[in-house]
Amino acid sequence: MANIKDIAKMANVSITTVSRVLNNHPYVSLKKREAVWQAMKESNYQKNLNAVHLSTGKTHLIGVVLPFSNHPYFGLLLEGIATEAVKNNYKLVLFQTNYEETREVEALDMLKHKQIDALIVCSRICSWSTIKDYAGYGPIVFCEDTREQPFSATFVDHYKSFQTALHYLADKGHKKIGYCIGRSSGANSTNRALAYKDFLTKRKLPFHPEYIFKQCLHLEDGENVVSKITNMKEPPTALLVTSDQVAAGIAASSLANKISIPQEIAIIGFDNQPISKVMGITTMEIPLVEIGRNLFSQSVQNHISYKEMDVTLIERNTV
Amino acid sequence: MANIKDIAKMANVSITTVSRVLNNHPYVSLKKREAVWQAMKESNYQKNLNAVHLSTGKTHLIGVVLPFSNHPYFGLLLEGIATEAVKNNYKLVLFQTNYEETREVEALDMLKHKQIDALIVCSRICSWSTIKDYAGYGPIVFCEDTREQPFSATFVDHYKSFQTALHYLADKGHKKIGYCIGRSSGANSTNRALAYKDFLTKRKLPFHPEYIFKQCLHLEDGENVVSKITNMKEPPTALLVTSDQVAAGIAASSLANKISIPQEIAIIGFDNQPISKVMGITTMEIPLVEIGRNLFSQSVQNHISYKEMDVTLIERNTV
DNA sequence: GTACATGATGAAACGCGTTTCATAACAAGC
DNA sequence: GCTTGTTATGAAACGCGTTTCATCATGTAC
Repeated sequence: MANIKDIAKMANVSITTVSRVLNNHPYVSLKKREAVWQAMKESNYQKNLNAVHLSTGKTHLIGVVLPFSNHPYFGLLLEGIATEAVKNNYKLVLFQTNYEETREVEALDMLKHKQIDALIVCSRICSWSTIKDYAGYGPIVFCEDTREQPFSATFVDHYKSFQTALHYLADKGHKKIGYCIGRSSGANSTNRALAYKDFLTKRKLPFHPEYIFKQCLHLEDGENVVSKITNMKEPPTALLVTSDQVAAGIAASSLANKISIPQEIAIIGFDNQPISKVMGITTMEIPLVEIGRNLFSQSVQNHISYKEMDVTLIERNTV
Repeated sequence: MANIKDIAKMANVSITTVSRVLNNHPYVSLKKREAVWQAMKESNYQKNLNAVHLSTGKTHLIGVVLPFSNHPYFGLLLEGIATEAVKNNYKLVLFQTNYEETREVEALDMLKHKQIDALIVCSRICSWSTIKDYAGYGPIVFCEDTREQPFSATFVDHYKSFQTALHYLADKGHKKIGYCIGRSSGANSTNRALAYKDFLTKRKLPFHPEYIFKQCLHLEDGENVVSKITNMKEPPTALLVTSDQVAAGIAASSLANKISIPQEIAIIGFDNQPISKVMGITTMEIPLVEIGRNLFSQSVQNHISYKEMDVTLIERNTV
């Protein structure tokens, strides 16, 4: 395989000149330029990108950390990131963590080792103190409120949006409101739990721990929620479901179990995923694609910025 | 930032010895080994992976070409690929093509330029003649029957599985059977079209071009199908739907339009995605995760292999 | 005591493109 | 005629880890 040196020899010019031709630098005479082109064609020359990366210290690769790549929530986020990446001629390196901290550290290490130029963390597991060790090796951006941290982020006010939804349900007359959440740790979940607690206090409603359904991440988890509810003496009359996927699962399972929505139980999903539209589920729209795009933009910037996105209630037929 | 040379100087050993310590080569005395460790700790040494890549000619990066990353079909495939990649200490570079040929060529170019060690094409657009130009730069594996091509693949017999499903419906008494397909070009779609034609001929059934619904890729497309069907004088009584997503969309839309399934229209989905289980949709299970795993394995092998996977009919409540 | 395997270590070549700096030629400006 | 700016070109340094090859010390074998 020919390298830049071979081309230089063949075209009877210096390596520098070949490099100039490769990178469209203006100061090369047409004559030499053509000689180089000729040599490249003859030898089927291919740039070795690894040499470029070593030399420039950049790879045009952005890491994306997410727990599951086949979950619609992250799918939408990824779509936004990918769209913007394509536009800016960057490629994405996927780090599927399955919520294992090791995987996240691996991604951070790749930033340190210069295999990626920046890192987008869609769902964080590592502590801030761990992550701070990696500041300085390149931008790291997050999908949660980091205004107390020296890292860029695009996020949504989960406290506010949760409250909005809760009060909306309360205003419709619901007094027994529960919610479904994914992983119970994590910044976003903590905010939501707090919003729930504050809501109950404000409305002077009792706290039922059994109204909180944890581990609700996937479509199938909805089934579980419904089976739990059917076995309750005093089931909730409304449910805030932090993923449209789970909300859809609940809707489907309710149908199968002849539980009518919203008469027997009202539900509000989150994200406004396609499935919520198709199944007519009321939902809190989180502009995930837009968030993804913005995350990408932040990842290729050198300064820190914080961007909050709005959440919109979309009324359909499940409340 | 310290490099291997600095470490060598600090520890008073040669660069080679440092490299040996870095790569756990046995022939280093404990004394020197510790001196190197000490130096690495003191200077917070970090390997520059780009230098490693340049030197070794490998990146431990595998490219994955797919049209949409947020589609459950590709999500499952990706999950399988990612699982195996993690195990083997490889990372994935995502190429979301949106079915644009340029994007696929970009991925192939990255293989040529050694930024990735191999390429997994989940859905091909380029012609074989284009792709053949890239053979030799590294393994390229596919998700379709390539037994006539010098490229590895893990695939499913779409002709056979389509026929199985069609005859199953015919055996249940259906005479007006249609099908929904994603993009109409593409090897898999062609096979399915052929299976359909052969089926009609064999069963001596008439061909209704309007029973073929194209552009059925996403959940939302199901709505479209239902609205078309409701406007037909002589609608099909059964539908083969090449994606559970679309099948779910059809089921949801039918429910909204008070069309009963399977009484008025029977449907069989494909893939056995979670949604088909939740909604009780009869489906042809394609072991996507398993296929993904195998694709990965093939991508890190040096020989060409072909692996066919079985498709299984899963009977639920929509036929 | 000679022969051969094994452990330990380092110099140097290798992979390869980018970029800085120096130099030279030539045109334009005063 | 001299300064200054622009075009054109190449040598050399730079980014940095891996690997081959040569060398030398020990230990084991017969």
